[in-house]
Amino acid sequence: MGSLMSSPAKIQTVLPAASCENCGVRRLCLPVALDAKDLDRMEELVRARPRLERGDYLYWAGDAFNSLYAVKSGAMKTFGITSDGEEQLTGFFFPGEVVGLDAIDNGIYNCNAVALADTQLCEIPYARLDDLGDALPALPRELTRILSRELLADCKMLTMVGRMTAGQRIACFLFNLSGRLADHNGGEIEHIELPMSREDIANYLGLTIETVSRKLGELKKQGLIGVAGRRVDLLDRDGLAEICPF
Amino acid sequence: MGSLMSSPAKIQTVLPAASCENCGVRRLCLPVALDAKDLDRMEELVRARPRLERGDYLYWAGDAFNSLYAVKSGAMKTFGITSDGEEQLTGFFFPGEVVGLDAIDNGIYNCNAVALADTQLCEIPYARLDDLGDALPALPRELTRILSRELLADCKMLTMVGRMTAGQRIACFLFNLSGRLADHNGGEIEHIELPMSREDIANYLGLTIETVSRKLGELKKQGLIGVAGRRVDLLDRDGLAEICPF
DNA sequence: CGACGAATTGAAATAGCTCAAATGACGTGG
DNA sequence: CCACGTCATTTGAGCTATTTCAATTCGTCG
Repeated sequence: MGSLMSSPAKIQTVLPAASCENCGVRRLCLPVALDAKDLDRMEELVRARPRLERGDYLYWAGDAFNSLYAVKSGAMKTFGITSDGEEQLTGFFFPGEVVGLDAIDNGIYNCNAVALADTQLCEIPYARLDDLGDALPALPRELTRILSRELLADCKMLTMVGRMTAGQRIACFLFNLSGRLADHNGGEIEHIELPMSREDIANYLGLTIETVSRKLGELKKQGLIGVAGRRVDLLDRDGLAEICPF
Repeated sequence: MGSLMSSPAKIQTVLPAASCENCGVRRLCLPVALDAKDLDRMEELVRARPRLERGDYLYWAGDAFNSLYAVKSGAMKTFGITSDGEEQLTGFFFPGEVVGLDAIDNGIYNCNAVALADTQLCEIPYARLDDLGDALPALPRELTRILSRELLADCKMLTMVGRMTAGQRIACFLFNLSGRLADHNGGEIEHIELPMSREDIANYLGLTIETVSRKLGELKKQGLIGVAGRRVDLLDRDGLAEICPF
């Protein structure tokens, strides 16, 4: 197991430059409900914007929790390690999504967070977000919504991993991915450039890398998708939907 | 497959009588951070206290979301149904825990919620909780913590279902259960009275009922636990811990 | 071009599933 | 209080989807 280890994080702290107001993922992100005036206060808070390269760690499991991180561009993954050395990928995070939510309660990051590609993040110091929440109730309200959404997503993952066949998991995974990537790309998407390796996919879905490869191959042979390395084309959405039992 | 269908919910609405202040699960529940004065306002809000019998539905997947429900006594389960009729249990809920959190974002209950035993609940109308949150910031703060905790629990479930063997899942499950039941029973617990059937356990852990039965039998044969129907005794915690790789 | 990691493909092994039957627990009605 | 029916659980035996192990192929980067 374990080829995920990588060089230590080289976080370049970039002081506030880009603004939430003009951010490409604004309508997906935390300040979605804030008006112009309140946005300013949010921007004060979002101070550092570390930029990660593929393979860089944002944080390690066990680190003290200080900040949430919103993905501006790129992609992240989070994974835990069991005491017997098994890795379990617990999530992928794309632009507009927030990393670190599961650490709020116990004050410790419970997973490792690693960049899957060059990734820009907004650092949101949690203590300050919490304070600002007293003045701007829209903020905790939106945070609650985001948490709830994440919870629902996890339930779906549980169903996928607990009850579906390998083929179904792959189909659902591709569907879900295309939906999320479409969110911040305007409309529909038929072509996906996977930011994660087969190993990541396998690990996420509770499968082996070989099974992922084989099932992708089958879907390809059936003409439902096109696969070429990390490029995947959803050729027959309806056919895929038939496989994916959500 | 579906033997879970049951008679329609017969929710007996019991008007306020018990108070949060004297509630046995207060230190686990939402108002944990409120002082005496604020507790009053919380109690106004928690108006109805439905009582369910075993098998009663609290809500169905697809129902409009109006309230969260805190478990006072008894136990609940939530489960979703995929389009091909498979059921997936997504959670068990014990005293002090809150049901319905995954419905906040999209305003619809995404799962079915059913009582596993005679169960007393506190109904927390979400709109009013939201309003009250503006005045009492401790409330949304605690809600956030609860959501975050739930998120972390789901990550652990993912790891269990995705990467562990049947025996490991069972061991972890028993561990987790004993911990949660101990929470509101004072201290340690060596004896568990399972409120759920083997079918529920199997469904929760992504196994079949037969495998659950067999693995429980093995653990018993190894002297790690005692099993007699729904009574389980944790005879050798360390031995169990060795199996459970968290 | 050559080398190394990632991905695919193949063949054999297995954990857990499915199907089937036996046993046990429990409430009902005589 | 006992006999019976129902439903939950256990146990058994064979089966299968996925894993494991092993060997190629592909892709990328120095």
